[in-house]
Amino acid sequence: MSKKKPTILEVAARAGVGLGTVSRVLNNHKAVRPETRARVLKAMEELGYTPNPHARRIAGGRSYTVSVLLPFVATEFYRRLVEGIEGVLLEKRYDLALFPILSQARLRRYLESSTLAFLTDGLILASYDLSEHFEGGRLPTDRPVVLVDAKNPRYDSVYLDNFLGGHLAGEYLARFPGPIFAVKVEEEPDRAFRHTVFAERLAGFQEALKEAGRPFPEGHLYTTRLSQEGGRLALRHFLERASPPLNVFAGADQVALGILEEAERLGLTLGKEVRVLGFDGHPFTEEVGLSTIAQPVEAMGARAAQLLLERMQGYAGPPRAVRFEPLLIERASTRTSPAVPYLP
Amino acid sequence: MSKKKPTILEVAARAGVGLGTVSRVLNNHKAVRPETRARVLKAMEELGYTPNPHARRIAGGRSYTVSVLLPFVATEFYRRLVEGIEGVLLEKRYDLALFPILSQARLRRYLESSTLAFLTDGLILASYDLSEHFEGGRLPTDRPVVLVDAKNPRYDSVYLDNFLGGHLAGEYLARFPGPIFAVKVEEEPDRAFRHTVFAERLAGFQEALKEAGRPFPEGHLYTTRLSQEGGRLALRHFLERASPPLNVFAGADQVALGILEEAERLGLTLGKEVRVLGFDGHPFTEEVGLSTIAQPVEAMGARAAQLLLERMQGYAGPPRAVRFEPLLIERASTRTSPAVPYLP
DNA sequence: GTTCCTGGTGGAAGCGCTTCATGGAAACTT
DNA sequence: AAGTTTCCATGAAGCGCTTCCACCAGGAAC
Repeated sequence: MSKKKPTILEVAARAGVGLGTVSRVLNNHKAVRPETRARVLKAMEELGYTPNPHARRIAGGRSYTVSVLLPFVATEFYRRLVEGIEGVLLEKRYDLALFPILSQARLRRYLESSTLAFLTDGLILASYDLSEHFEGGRLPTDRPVVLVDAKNPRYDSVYLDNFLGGHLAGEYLARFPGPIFAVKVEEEPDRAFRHTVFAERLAGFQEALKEAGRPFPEGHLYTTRLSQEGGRLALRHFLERASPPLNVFAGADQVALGILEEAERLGLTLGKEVRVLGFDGHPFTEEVGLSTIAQPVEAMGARAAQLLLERMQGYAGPPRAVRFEPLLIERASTRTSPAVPYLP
Repeated sequence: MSKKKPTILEVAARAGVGLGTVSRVLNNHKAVRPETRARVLKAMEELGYTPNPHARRIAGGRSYTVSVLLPFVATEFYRRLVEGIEGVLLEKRYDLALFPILSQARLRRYLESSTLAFLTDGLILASYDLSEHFEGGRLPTDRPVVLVDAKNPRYDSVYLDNFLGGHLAGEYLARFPGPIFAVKVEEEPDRAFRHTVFAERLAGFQEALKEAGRPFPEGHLYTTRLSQEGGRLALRHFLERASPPLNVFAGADQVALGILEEAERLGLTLGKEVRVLGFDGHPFTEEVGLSTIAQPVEAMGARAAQLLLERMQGYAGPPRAVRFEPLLIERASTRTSPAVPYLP
């Protein structure tokens, strides 16, 4: 299929320059005349040249490869996150390697494994609570690390203010008549990563209700795993305790979807008899008209990539924590009439 | 954290041999006296030496790294598959890199990306139907490729005989009184991989019923996505059409679990009023006493790794297709009394 | 005893790249 | 006009490894 890959020498020959010049073009060195650079780029194009990252690494430079470690959980969230990361990195001609964390043991092996340890210029770790699993909350690697969807005092972190998100949700639902309910999403057992995010959301939510003077008895909280099914069960549970109208903070869009479906099945009017507010801002929320607390996932990924780029370029300041704010998106699931927009 | 990694020269110096000898030890060359080899290994141990795969690659040899491409679907199946692959590969001192296929576009990018294209000695592709997505069913790579949980005439493949599995299921359930139902699991939309496996299972199932002379009207088939929820809905659907005893082939353990739960909720006796048969052999089936058609997933992974090793060592015969057979495991969900084992 | 292997070993060459002295030519000085 | 600086460009050295040729013992064959 693919022939022998062309090397820097062939490019140099074709462009009529020395190999040093080609290398400088590759590395964006300043001292190259624009027309020479153009000639070299043209030669690379014509030959279908791709730099060999291992040779680059060996030669003591960078490999222009970044690893992203992410939980082996197939959700839209990670898809969007990678999208955001990639957008920034591709532009800088970086290559991306994704590593699903199937287990705790595997993460450790990755970090020690030659592939990752030798090749990668830097790494992004998603949704992973280091402090729990690594001594001193420090990864056994000497490459720069950026965390996303997690916080850690030792590394640059990009995270969503989940407490604020919950607070927004509480504030918003407190404006409606009828009792208020909430779903607490449980952590998956035996996962290699943590998810305190749900607890944070709930804490913010409860805080807001307290501020608004709205009661939130214990029976109004239903705990379940992250699933549509959980939403269905939750709504049934709530309806045993109160009759419509009800206001429900679902904690996650997926759960909210279950509630939506169950409400429909039971013939309850959405936005009136049952008001549902999700969390995450999944693409499907728009389709089904689900109000939600949206996370700017792509932006978070992009920011993480930027922080990493800076580190890889030598920035050595103290760890930075970048906080993102969620955004309330109001849709039909909490609104009887589309003509009355919510104004905070 | 990690100091400068020791190189082959330091190992050579410490062992009091030449660098050529160290290399020969690394590559299992025959021509090294056992005691010399031992001395070298000891030196490597003491220095904490790890060979640099990029240097190996550059030097024209292998990198001793294999890539496994797998759908971004967090299931026990892939966990076990990787386990099986890894078992074989680690033994041969190979390193593993996992690449989740988040999307069709990303798979393509992987194959072209320098990381995978340059580093990897060979690759294993799981649950992916090449013919649909690549021209001529051929991957744009010159490295050896082995498919697992998929078939393709161009590459070595390791697969389960899903038709046979379905047939076993049909044969088995046909022995019981009461009408027979089945769940057909739908493919996920917009996934980068195919799953004809469910269709194959069902085909085998129907064939077996026909052979046994048992009717299977259209209304006895319920189609749903792969989820517990789907199982719940399926059972309700079936109960609208017939009263117990019922026999249900769930098509997948996850669906079967939903059926189990719903049956319990409805107060139906398992193994008597409702008999449920799953497919896959998930670990949880043992806990909950679910009968199932088990796949030897680890063995399949291991076999795939072996085939790949052979290819990487130069074997150039025609593509081989290794078929695995599923195994019926009988448990409480299809058995009233534990004292009466099923003898085929 | 001489020749020819053979198993065991050492080290130079070279993989594709970056980096670094080095140098030529043009652009500024005074 | 000659000296100085700047800008480009060159190719050797070296990254950590594999491979290959060269070499040396000792044993087998003559």
